[in-house]
Amino acid sequence: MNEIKTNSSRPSKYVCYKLSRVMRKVHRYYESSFSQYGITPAQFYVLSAVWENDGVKFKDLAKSLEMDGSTLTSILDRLERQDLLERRDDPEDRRSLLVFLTKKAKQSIVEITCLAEKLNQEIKERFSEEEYATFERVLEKLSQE
Amino acid sequence: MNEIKTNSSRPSKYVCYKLSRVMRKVHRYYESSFSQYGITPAQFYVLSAVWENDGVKFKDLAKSLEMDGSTLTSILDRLERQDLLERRDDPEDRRSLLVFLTKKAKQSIVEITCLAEKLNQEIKERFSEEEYATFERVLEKLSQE
DNA sequence: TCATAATTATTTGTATACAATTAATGATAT
DNA sequence: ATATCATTAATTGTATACAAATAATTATGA
Repeated sequence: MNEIKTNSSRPSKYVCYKLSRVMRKVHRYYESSFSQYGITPAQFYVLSAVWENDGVKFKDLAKSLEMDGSTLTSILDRLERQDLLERRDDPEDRRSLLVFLTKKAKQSIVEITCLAEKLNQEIKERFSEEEYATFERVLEKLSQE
Repeated sequence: MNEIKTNSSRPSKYVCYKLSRVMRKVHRYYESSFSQYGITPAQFYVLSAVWENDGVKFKDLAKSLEMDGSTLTSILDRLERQDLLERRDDPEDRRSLLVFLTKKAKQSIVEITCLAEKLNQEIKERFSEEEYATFERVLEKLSQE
């Protein structure tokens, strides 16, 4: 009695469900490693993108991360509170603002990036090159329209 | 000037970022279709799992959906408010509770499920069988430990 | 020029997600 | 029998995510 039909549970049939389950799993994996630096995966993506293009416009940052502006505003708030980045006025457009890494962020970003690459490598290594390439190709196609 | 290095933006190198981007995209796709029924994808997963096992225990439901208990509590609150499901006391254990679909939910769940399968099929059709099978295999492996 | 439209970032409200804590209840060991 | 431990669901607090509304600024057209 009280049998639990774990495997036939319907939601697991849908890509959307599968993706969200896997995403959360991988997210937690990254999260637990990043926590030693006091940041979350999403915060790392932002730091990483700003590092690549210091002084980037808010708007371009949101676009490059494919992130909603209001989400980015929240993340910038937290990173600014941690003294990891800084908003400055855009001298060319008073509506716009520019985002810079702080000295503190520049001191740890290389190390954090190494960690991120290590985590990534660990995941990659669990699959054959061909398998993983196909996986990434499907993801890429799904992220387009 | 002000070139935007969209493609070299670092975060896009990481599986975690890619997964979250694709997940959000697919999620929005499901979401826009489900909205006609006034439910979200996550709410659909719950309804779907309860439909498969009406009267399931809260604990087993959370486990089968691999969902944190506190997240499930919130979703049940909203579904109950919409009169789509019902919590009842478990006669065998006063700590536990059982979850049931309402008449209202039973009237629309088949139709919503058809929609979900259609959306799923549309995504599947964009790839070759072999490609998609590999994709699902990688997802499956990633969702395990 | 000046009213209107468009753009930019923020704010607000809702919905997951999850860790940590709590309250109620059940199980166990002595 | 009872003190202790374990389990269950809810609550609280934080962090994405995103739509809709807002305020400030810039662009446009008559």
